[in-house]
Amino acid sequence: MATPSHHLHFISDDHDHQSCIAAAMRNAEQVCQNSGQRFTTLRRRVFELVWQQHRPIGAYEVLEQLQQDGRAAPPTVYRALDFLLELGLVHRIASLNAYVGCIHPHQPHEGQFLICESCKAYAELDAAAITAAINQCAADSGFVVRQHTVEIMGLCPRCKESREKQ
Amino acid sequence: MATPSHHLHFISDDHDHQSCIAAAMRNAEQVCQNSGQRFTTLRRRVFELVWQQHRPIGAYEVLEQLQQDGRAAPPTVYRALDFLLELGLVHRIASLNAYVGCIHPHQPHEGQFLICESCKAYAELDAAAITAAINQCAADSGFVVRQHTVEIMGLCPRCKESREKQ
DNA sequence: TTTGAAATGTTATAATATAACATTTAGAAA
DNA sequence: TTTCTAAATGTTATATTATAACATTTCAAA
Repeated sequence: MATPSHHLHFISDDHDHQSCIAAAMRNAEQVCQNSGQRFTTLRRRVFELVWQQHRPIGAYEVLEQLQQDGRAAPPTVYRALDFLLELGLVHRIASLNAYVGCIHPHQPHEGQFLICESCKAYAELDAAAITAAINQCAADSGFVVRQHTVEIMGLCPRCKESREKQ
Repeated sequence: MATPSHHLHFISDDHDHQSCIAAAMRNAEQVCQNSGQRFTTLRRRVFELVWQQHRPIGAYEVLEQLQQDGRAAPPTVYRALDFLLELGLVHRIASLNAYVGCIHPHQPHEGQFLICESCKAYAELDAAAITAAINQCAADSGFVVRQHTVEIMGLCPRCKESREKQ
């Protein structure tokens, strides 16, 4: 069974997002250092912009933000995102063509994502139960899993609650 | 536990793809009839083109094929695909921006997909074990699932075997 | 047979992503 | 310190995927 830490869950009212970002930044710094990669100003800025939202953000949205600091073109954003994806510092949500900050402080990995269709908040899981089920079912078909994409759309606890009140 | 029928699995050497398509076509006919929708020549043709491949196919690939019969433009393809998606006769693979024929002869539903990175073949699952794991993990986070995307990339049995022989 | 809603055609453009080559920069080597 | 080189970034153009908006056709119900 997965034992989810508070990091895996949706943002609550008392969430301090600034320190949340700061922590993510420190961690990213560490990850880059460990892998001998440079966490340049640009990469740092893109990482920050993705984290800022705490919801999936499109590459061109990031670009718009970047352009407020000066000129920038799509390859700039995509290169930074590719770098961050490579190190597992952000993830891509295929069904939304969007990017999210990775919430795990570890090695590159693939997660599973819960995405609220109402408020767009997301949570990242790394649920052993889901991975196991997928691996088992694949194995039953003689299939070798290399990578999986799991994107779960629905309602987060807060939005669910506010719907019920109506 | 899911009890997979042969339809859910990868194509084998003795697979008769023409009769496979024909069966899918008859089924689609039935589905349209039951839902009071028209299975027009165009829709039938697009459905056939998607099935023909037995691998994920892009909208613009479908378009190219269509254009061999005469003039055609993107909206024509996308409208037909949207129609087929709506009825659950094809599925979209978000991580590939591509479409596959649906292998289930039933109601609209969401499946899980195994996709071979080597030969591009796919298999569709509707595995209760995966769905249950997803629902359970979501529920643990207080999340209500409306829809899930599960796309599993790796090696199909045949490609796995041929790799091992090397 | 008319007629109106559904389907398709047509043109233009939006949104997402990458190719190709030029320039800059940061850090290792001399 | 200076030089040099690989990595990073800038820049321009374009590929790929998808949709908006409006015109025309078709087909089945009245």
